[in-house]
Amino acid sequence: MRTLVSDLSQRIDQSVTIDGWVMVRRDQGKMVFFEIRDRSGEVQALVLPSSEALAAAKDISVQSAVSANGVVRARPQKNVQNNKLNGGIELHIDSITVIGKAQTLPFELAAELNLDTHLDYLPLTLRTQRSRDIFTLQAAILDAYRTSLKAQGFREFIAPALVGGDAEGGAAAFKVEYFKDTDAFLATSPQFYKQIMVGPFERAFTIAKIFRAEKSATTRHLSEATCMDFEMGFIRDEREPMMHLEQAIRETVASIASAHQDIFERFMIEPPKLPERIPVFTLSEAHALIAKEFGRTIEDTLDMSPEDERQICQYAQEKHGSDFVFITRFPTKKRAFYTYESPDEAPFSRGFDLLFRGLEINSGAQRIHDYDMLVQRMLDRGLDPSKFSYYLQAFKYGMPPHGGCSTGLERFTARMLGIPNVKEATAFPRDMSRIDNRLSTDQTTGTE
RNA sequence: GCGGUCGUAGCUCAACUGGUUAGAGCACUCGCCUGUCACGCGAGAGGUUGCGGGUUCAAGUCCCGUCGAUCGCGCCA
Repeated sequence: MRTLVSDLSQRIDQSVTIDGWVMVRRDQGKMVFFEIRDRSGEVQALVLPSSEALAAAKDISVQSAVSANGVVRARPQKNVQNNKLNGGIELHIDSITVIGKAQTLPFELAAELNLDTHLDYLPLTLRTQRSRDIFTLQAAILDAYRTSLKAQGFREFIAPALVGGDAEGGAAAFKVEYFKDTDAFLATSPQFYKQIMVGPFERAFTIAKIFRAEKSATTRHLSEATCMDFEMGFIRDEREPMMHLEQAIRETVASIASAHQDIFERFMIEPPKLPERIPVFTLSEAHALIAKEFGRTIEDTLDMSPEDERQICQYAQEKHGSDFVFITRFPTKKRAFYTYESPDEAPFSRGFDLLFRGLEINSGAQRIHDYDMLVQRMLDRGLDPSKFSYYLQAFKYGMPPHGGCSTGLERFTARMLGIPNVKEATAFPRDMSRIDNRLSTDQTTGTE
């Protein structure tokens, strides 16, 4: 029967079988040392000179999947490694079997790789400690975010990825050839569907894939991304969804910071700082602060440039002890058509962005809930309301004031660990040129 | 889409103002090694310097084109 590596310390002097991958082999001639990893951790295993497994052990390539049995022993005192899991024990191998043989690796897994090499070899490079850490943390973020939203009264639903139109208007959509007499697209946002779900659930959320056919090559864009969206009814203004978002962020950060301290340590970064309240600046306040603090002239006063985002975050971090900052009161014309504008606040909208360590990770707003106002806004923007008749039903049949927002999972993960490019925080990233990762020199047919 | 930078061994990088036979570390192969944990030591193999053209007595190095990567801007979240 198989024993997990993390349970070995309770099986000292017992005979066990472990299954896992060979991460390291150190061949000493008459002795061979291995590091063997399974889902629970790693352990040093060794083949002693007297063992019959010695010949087999010399032939085992790194990354091979193996099954090893032997006796768990406490390490001699001088060989104890206090700084790692299982540093006080080791497995003395009696026999070892290769279950899945690994060919020679193109590089050592511990090596520092250029990003494109890393991405070309994902089936291999996702096995590194660094990648396992990133996606372990990402899974924990998803978990904690869900838990928080549910606790705040939100109910999860599944949004469609095939849609009949483009929710955002501005974003470029991937066209799908299939439906008779109509164009279809991959969703650029679950926006319409989460608004519709306010009807049945009042508070609804979804974790959805979104697809953008933007011709963008940056460290923060993907052709396929994951968003964590929520929408809630019966609000007074945009501060309510902001408050619930802040709560979700706060609980997510607290949860992952305590559960995965080791990952933050390996990335040499502190968990995010969150003061009592996340600071909130209007767009014009933010621009004034940037101009004053950084002595810079703001060229575009209608929106935040990447440089603006980095500097207001630096300011919030230094002066408010916050790695997060909200920006509100964007001009309505810079926001999506369904964004609410109160007559006494014109020309500013009730939209907001949440920035995290220099990057926008969330965008939200109070939405227009009045049918006539929504139709009028469409007309003002040159949109044809008849093409939105399906969506408009939600407003025709009684929609309360509502609002919500959307968090980019990959951006959130990347900023959490100080990863410069979101592609590294995406297990299988798609961008302008990357779909299924093809090797430039095809080795799939190669033999040893 | 625009601009910057870069393409040299499987990987990560060197090669001065153009100048012998393009080097190193790691990986790989062979030999040695009974306590390693980045194991160590010795030897070996591995290159059409992305591709095409040009300048020059001479090009990895300079110029033009092209393809690719990456970073920034724009767009966008």
